[in-house]
Amino acid sequence: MTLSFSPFSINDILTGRGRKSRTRRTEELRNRTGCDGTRIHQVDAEVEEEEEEEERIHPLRLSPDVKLSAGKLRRDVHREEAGKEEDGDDHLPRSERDKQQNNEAGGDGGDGARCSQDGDAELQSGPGAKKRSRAAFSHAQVHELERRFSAQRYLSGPERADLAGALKLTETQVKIWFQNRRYKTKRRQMTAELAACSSPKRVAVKVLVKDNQMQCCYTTGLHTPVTVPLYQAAQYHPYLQYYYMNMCGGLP
DNA sequence: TTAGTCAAGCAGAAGT
DNA sequence: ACTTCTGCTTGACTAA
Repeated sequence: MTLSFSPFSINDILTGRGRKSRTRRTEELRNRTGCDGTRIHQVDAEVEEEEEEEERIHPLRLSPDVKLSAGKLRRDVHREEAGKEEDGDDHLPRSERDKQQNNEAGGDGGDGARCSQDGDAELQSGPGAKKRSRAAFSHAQVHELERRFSAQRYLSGPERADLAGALKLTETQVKIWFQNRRYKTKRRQMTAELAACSSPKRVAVKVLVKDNQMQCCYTTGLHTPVTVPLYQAAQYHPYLQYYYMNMCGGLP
């Protein structure tokens, strides 16, 4: 595999990789996040190596693509199908692949009904009584995804395509993984903050006094509004970082 | 059996 | 119309 484009540039957006347009917000994010696409070439080899190892250790643990595209329980996945579908997927355009994946994964996205219910009803009518399967990414895949996530929380289209290719996942899987990962991080952060709030500590607060009259005071009781500092909020809404940096002169 | 984890589902908002 | 985002839920899987 040879990748000739730079880690990220406007050219990548305009010219390439099946993407017609980007939202301004994501462009900002992409411009901001430095990216090291160079490692992807190494990862390709590493993942292959580790997948082979995993296959030896866990013969039933097929690659996520295979499991997903089959849309079946693992026990229903046969090796022959795996080979066929793996070949076919890669040559489809991205949007087609996504649609196909969504359909095969059991989502219909149409009438607003929960897919699981529809999917089950639909699937149970079939001969195999298929159910939604959950792909389990390999250690190498997760490791690389985590490594990438720690470097940048948002990926551009080309970056996502690269990473997906290197990890042998679909772009949708990488996208969903990052979405879930961001939400997970946020949830944990909120849980931690909630825990911190539920065990109140005594803190020194400044009280404004003018002419022996208190102008403003803060209490540690229930009336204290729970607010998230801007620099923390920027962690969840990265575009706020710009705002914060402009207003406050940088992150603490 | 149950609680936790995680990939993938949905709805709705927003940008182009 | 299309895509990606957040927020939340669902269902499969696993460890206790």
